[in-house]
Amino acid sequence: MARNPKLKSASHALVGKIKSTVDDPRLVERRRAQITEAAINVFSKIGYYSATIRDVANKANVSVGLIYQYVEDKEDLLFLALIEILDAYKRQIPVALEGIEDPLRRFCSAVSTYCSVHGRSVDATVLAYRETASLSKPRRNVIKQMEIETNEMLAACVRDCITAGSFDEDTDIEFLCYQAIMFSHAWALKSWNFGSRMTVDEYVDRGLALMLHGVLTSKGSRQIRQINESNASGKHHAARASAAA
Amino acid sequence: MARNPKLKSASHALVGKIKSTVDDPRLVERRRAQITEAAINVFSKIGYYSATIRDVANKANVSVGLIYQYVEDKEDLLFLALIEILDAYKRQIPVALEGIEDPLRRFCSAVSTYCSVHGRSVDATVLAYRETASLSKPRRNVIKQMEIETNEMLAACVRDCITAGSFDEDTDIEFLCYQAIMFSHAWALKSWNFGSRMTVDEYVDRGLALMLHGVLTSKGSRQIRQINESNASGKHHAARASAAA
Amino acid sequence: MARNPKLKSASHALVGKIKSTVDDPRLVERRRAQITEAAINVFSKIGYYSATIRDVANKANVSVGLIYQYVEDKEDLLFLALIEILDAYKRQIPVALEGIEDPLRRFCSAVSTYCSVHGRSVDATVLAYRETASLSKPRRNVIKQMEIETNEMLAACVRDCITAGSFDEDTDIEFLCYQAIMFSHAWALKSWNFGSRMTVDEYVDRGLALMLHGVLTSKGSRQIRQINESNASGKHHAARASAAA
Amino acid sequence: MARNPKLKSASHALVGKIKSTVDDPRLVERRRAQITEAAINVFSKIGYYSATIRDVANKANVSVGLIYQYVEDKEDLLFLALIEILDAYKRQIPVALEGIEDPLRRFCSAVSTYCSVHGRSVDATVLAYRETASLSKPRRNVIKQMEIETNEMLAACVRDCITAGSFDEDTDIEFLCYQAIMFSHAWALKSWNFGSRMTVDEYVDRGLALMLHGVLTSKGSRQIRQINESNASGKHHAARASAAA
DNA sequence: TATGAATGAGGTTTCATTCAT
DNA sequence: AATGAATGAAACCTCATTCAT
Repeated sequence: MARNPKLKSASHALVGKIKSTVDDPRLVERRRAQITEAAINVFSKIGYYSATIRDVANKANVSVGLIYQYVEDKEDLLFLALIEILDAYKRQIPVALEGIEDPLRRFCSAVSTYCSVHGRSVDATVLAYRETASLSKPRRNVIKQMEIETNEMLAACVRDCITAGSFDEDTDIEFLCYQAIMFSHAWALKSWNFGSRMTVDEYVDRGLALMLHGVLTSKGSRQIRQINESNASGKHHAARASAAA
Repeated sequence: MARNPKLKSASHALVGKIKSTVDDPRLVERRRAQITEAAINVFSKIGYYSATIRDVANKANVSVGLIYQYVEDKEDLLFLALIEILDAYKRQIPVALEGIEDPLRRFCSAVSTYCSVHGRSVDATVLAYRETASLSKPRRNVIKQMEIETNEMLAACVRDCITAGSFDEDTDIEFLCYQAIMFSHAWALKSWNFGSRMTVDEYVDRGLALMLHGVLTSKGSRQIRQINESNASGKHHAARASAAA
Repeated sequence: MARNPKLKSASHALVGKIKSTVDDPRLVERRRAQITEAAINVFSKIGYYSATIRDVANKANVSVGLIYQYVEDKEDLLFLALIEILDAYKRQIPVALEGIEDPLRRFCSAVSTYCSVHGRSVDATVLAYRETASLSKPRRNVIKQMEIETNEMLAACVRDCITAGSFDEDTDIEFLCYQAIMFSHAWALKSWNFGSRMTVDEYVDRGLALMLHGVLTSKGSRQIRQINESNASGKHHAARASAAA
Repeated sequence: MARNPKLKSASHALVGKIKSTVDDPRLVERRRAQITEAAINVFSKIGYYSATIRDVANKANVSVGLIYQYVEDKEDLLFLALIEILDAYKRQIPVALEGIEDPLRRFCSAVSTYCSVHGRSVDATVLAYRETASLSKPRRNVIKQMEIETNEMLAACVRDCITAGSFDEDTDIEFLCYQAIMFSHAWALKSWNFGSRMTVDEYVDRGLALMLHGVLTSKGSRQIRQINESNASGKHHAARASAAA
């Protein structure tokens, strides 16, 4: 039941469209990663428009000119940053689901990972939210498409839950997924409001409880109770896991 | 049971801190409204940073210089815009609740209004999301405070529902409110994804159904069924109402 | 036999295409003249590419920003400069011919003026020669067209000479005009080589002598001798005239 | 009566002043020729300032770094290009005069060659005109000196014509030479205007006719008629010759 | 000797802000 | 009070030049 994690190529193709004066593809990849990392950092902190190319260059410990050998535009920098952020989801969720067989647990894990990936770098997610609009239309569409693809990973979990009889047969899959995703985004967007009151894990637990009431079958409800119990006893492990992420 | 709508003064006090070279307070208010209107319009469309003062001046049919007689900064413009947007919520929700006695209906109406106010000008809400971070820290806090105050109107509805026995006694009020608000924001933020698939009303209905399952008492469940039935028969009215908004 | 000097409008129309953020047409005209003057000066001395906008701004005693309110591009500056240079010819030649009736004298005066206008600002002419190629193709064509129009003023003189029987009937008008114009450009282009050896007047006299041998009729030859004699006695006047130009 | 063609050394000495990090003189010469060729090509097409070192490197199929091992400056590249262009004249004219004994024919051939060399690469000549001013003063003087030396080859022809009694004894040699040279440059500079109306040969014929009227003795006039007649019958040969050039 | 990635000074351009009218 | 021309700091981006390999 393990899914194919070979999703890397999609964004690779997009990034490949950005022109570079440097030939060696290894170097291009390494430098771009270095620059993108810095860009995410800087943009997250002070915003895309406030950040200067020099800010990014300094953060990346390279010269301004170097950046322009791997990127055509300042907008390219934003594009690379957003792609990397969205890509992180696509890479992390399959990892989190690895080894988990039970569909309901898979769903819960996926939601939890969504929140945690956000939590790892709240600023980056907020960046994705704030600045997608600053892109050109075609690129904005690329980002939207990536979001949709990521969301599909969650939808697959939901479908499995229905097949397994844990969720109602007439569950509106898309709608449920969307609420789950918004729920996790909310953590990132408004962590200034919630962060002080609860941990991510508590946040996820409560959110799942709220959302699932509407879709759980009686069998599903029983399972959830078991899951919560085992989670409670395995808290140490969970804590460690989320810290490592 | 009508709440005090005299909240206007709060933002007024804040706006009052913005210096103007013009003395006549009537004129200041009128001009600021004119300029703010234009600012919301322009910022919503092309973003705060991309918009120039001249853009705003043109939209407002005034000169660039005039703006600087009612505002100190470009940031002031953003601040005024965001305050006006948030203020609209505070003004509209009490109006929507007027005359409704039943707490559960009040709650549903409030959520619906949240979404609809957004819907009236999706761009403006997105603006609030995107650009709050562009403010100076103290002003960002002011905006956050305003959000919290607005949310309190929803919290009051929830408390009434608990008192009336429609919601569980151990409902996490803040958490529920927050999810409801995120739910309505989601409509604005992602209407590009959902707008084509359903109307605001459908969106609200489904969302409430999902969220409330977790908190409704058996009494509450019965009420909801009644509400939905009466809504169904009163669709014309609802349609007209949302069209007028 | 006086020609219509109302040629100003042609270049005016072209200049009008350049966008300005300033509304008052009087001011635009005055500022553009001021800036163009400075641009000609600076570009002539150090070349279009070596000159910076700041150089031009300093020379014109205005700020850098001001220039960009009257001009879109650095290229606009070059365009304005070249148009002004070519326009000077169109303005000066009719003035020089004013009051002269005899066609042969008119022709000689025209050639002399060509050289003198150059002489007034050799650098400007060299600029026109060097930098026309730096313009975009459509603008390069505009400049070419202006040159052709200017040349036409000389061609008219030649035609009159033929009609009056001073030049051979089978004179190749275009070719003769072109050589005359090249001859005057040569003075500008290579004045570093000739300037030390003779005055403009001497240069023109010799050049005309050389060129006209091929086209003068016997009547024309007689006239030329008279002209040269009267010129010799009227040297003072001529000197003053060329100084005033 | 053949002149010494050993003029190569002059420019060689100049080029020798340009420092190179490479020792082997053979290699230096070969590489410089390769680079200069590319530079002429690129500069001619898009101008000295618009062209980048990388453009030249690409055209020459070498790396950017390699260029800087044979040249100190971008200006060196221009200098090399201009020297090569002027040198081509010095090399070609003696070749064209080879075997021609009659002084008047030699003069006509020389003028024709001037135009034709230009014609071979109009762009290169225009380059020489436009960009000489972009050089440092000492180097500009070097180029001027080279022009003067080249012109001297024409002057020698004129002197021979005078000695042979074909030209008036009081011919102003320098002035005539200069006009002849300007005449040939004109072809290059304004070929956009003339190129469509006549061939180089026609252009030269007409120009010589015009210029020589003023200096030909009666003997010279007779010779010219003969030359023109023989030219007319030898058109095939001439056509082939100009094609080969 | 040849390469091409890296540097950073400097140019063009924008636009928030001022101020004379 | 209202206008809009003028200012100039600061941003993006280019490209000649260097230098490690």
